[in-house]
Parts: sequence; C-alpha cells; structure tokens
Amino acid sequence: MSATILVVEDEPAIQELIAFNLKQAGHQPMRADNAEQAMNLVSNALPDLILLDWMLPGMSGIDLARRLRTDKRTKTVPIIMLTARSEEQDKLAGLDTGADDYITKPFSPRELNARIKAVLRRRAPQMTDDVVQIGGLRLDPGSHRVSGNSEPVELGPTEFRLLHFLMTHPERVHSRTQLLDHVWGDHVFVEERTVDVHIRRLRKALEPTRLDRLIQTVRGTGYRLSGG
Amino acid sequence: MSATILVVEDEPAIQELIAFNLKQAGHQPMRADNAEQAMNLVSNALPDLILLDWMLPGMSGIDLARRLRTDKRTKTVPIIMLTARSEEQDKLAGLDTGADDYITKPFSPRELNARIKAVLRRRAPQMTDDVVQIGGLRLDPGSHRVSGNSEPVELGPTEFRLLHFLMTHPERVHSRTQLLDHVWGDHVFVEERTVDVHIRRLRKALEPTRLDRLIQTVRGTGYRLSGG
DNA sequence: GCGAGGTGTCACGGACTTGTAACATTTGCT
DNA sequence: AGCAAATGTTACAAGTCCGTGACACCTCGC
Repeated sequence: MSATILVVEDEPAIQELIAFNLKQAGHQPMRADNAEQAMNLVSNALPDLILLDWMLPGMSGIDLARRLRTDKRTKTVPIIMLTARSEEQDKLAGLDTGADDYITKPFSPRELNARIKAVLRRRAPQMTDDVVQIGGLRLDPGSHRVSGNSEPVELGPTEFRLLHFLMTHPERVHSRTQLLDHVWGDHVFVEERTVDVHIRRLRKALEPTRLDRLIQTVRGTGYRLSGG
Repeated sequence: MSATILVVEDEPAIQELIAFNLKQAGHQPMRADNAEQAMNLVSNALPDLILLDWMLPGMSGIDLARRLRTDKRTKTVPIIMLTARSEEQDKLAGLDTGADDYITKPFSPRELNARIKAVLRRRAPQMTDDVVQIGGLRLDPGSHRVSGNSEPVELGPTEFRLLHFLMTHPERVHSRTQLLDHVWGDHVFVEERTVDVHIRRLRKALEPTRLDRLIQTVRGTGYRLSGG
C-alpha cells in the first residue's frame, strides 16, 4: 500500500519527522506549514489521506478539517488529527470535525503507521495497491491488469473500478446506491439502473473465462461477488 | 447495518455535523429543526431510530419523546437523547421519558456510533448485519445468504426478511399484525392472511433441510421460531 | 473535425415475487 | 361426532425487478 499523504504541521521538526517516517513506510508525503498552504496543495492534487495538526497558526486544524469536509471534492478524503496531550480535552470540547481518527502527540511511528493503515483500509480498501485474488480472478491495481484463470481480461475504467471494489469487499451484498457511492464517488447523480449496465459489461468481459458466475444478483437487494 | 435515523436538533451546525457522521457510518439521516417538524416526518415514514435534542424551541425534546412513546405506532422506535453537560442532572428524568439512551454533548462520532449500534442491537436486532444462528439455521445479512445444516437455502426477499426477523426474535410468539409491522413495514396495508402464505413459502424452502419444524404455529395467536 | 472508445439512459421482454382468493385440512369445543 | 374457526395449501393475475441491446452524448487523440 502506497499513498500520497499530506502533512499539515507548523512545527518544522515534527513535520520533518513525520515526513521521514511516512517515506520509510513507503508513502509519499506532501507538506504544508499552515492551513492556507494546505488548501492550495489540495486544490492542485488530492492526497489519499491528510495528517492534520490540531493547533495551527492562522486557520486552525479544526477549521481546515471542517472546510475540507464541506467541499464536495475533498469531503471523502480521510483525515487523521494530531493533538497534543494537553489538548486532549478539546476532543470533547470542540465540536466534532469529522476526522477519521485522532493521534495524541507524542506518538511512535509504529502507532502512526498502524492508524494510517487502518484508516485507509476502512475508508477505501480498494485504494491500496495490493493484488486481489478470488476464485480464479486476479486483479492487480498497480499494473492495472485483470486476469481470469490466467487469461487476460480487458476492462473499461468503470468496470475495472467496479470489479476492484467488489473484489475488495467480497461475500457481501452491495445495493446499487452503495456501489454508486463507492465506485462512482459520493453524490454523483446517476441513475441506479446504470449499475446494472456496468455489471452487465463486466460480466460480458468475464464470460470468456466463465468467471462471470462469480458476480451474483441478489434480487431486490443488489449484487455480490462470491469466490465459491 | 444501515438504518434511517431522524435527527431532531435546532442548532444547524450540530445537526449538519451529526447528519454527516451518520452518513459516514452508512446510515440515512432525516432532519428536523423542531418537534412539530419531527412529528410530521414521523407520521409519513417511521425512522429506525430517533436522535433527539433535549432542549428544543417550542415543544421540548422531553415532551416529544413522551408523545412518541404514547402513540402506538411510534412507541417502539428507539430514542437517544442528546443533552448538554449542564443538563446532566436531568439524565434520570430523561430515562423516565422512555429514552433508550442519552449522550452528553459534546460527543465524539465514535461514541455516537457505538451507542446507536448498541441501541439498535437491543431494540431492533434485525437492523444489524450480525450473523444469526439458531438450531442449525444460519442467516448472514451481510452476504444475504441462508443455510440450514450447512446446506444453502434459497429464499425470496420477503421470506428472507421474515426469517431474519424471526431469528432475531426467537422463542417468542408474533401476531400477524406484528409481523406485518416489522417485516412489511408500517403504513403498508396487506391482508393478515398473507402472512400465512409467506410462512408457508418459508417452510417449504426450509423443508429440504427439515428445519421447517423450527417455525411453529401458535393457534389463535401467531407464529414462533424456536431453536428446537 | 473526426473517428474510437467509454458512459449514461432508455425501452422492451422475460423471470421472479407477491398479495389474494378459493379450496382443503386441522383444531378445539360442545 | 359435528361444527365453526383457524390455519395450510395451491393457483393465479398483477406487479416488480433485472438482463439486455440500442443509442446518443462525451471526450480524447489524431
């Protein structure tokens, strides 16, 4: 799993430390000293996750988090808050910001990595670059390749994302709405039945390998990918 | 677990915040700024749970809770009260209104989600997606699969919901009316005898596994699922 | 601008579900 | 045993859901 992670932290020493640790863990850190800088960076390129210091000069981390959560484009980016021990009370005092997790400074790199991993997996397991394999199907997010029973399978972008999501959440029924949320993105206005069409295209692409049977319809509920 | 949850809160910021967190947790929030609005919404469609602010302009949350608890149609809807710290004294009084739980503001989303989950588990176990197992029968809401003695069982949507409800409320007789309310949903008008037909279909589907005997008729009263 | 591939929407038809009525059977009571 | 009420069972028409092909639009790269 490799992700680009934005570190928003005004203390240079701590920023450096975190960035170093992130690099060690295989991630790609971006840095910002304050909220304004962070906003600029984010407007250029969405990171996969944001580490956000609670106390910042100028606009506070709390405010920044709120703003990120308001903007449609950034509202789904996972946020981990960094708080000092003395600020711990504020977790409760301050209104909740919608952060995905909190870490109390000082923290160990081990803890940081663990939480990052947990948040990434919770928020977007299909974001990781892990190769997924289920019942003869194999999808490699890194090389963007899919194969069924060792035969290559050609997929369009949407079918790829759809299959990726299903494979990272197998043995579970997903309603059309859920699929739209996770594969198409939050709050995209698309007809629910469009999902059917893409399921159809995915099945068609898998037909030559007979693996289309893995994608099952649960009438009245949605679709499920099952390894059996 | 996905539930529709009514948020009754006059402070727009807090309402927005809660609604956002609920959505993140996979629920479907409905919103009301005051008690009257809440009553209207409820009369149209029963939510699975109500988050109710203690202090509201006009009719207070306490009064609203009492009224909801008086009406037969709404008396079983779980209620969680939101109270400010200064109102902590009133907690006991709050329990008197029939609230299932209370949360002191400000609170973390984690805590809110935990309490919601706990209340739903207690009051409406069929809303959760926990696997249910009784006497050889096994139902998995997540993957939408049922098996009896390890053999797969095919069920239609209604039979699935019916079995799910029975399995989450076993060893208890349910009248046809109760089954209609919980399985079909309120505001649905259907002949009571329709329940018989679906019970029949359910039994038929379970016959191959000999587990149809778990569904017992209580003459003059209704049906019961018993672990054997 | 122009073709190629990708995407969203629609409409049609078939398959499955569902509520109801009608008939059969069981149960409890006198 | 005989009766009425309750429940079991079946058939069916209407409705709903889903698979599928067609098509228009969009966006690229040439």
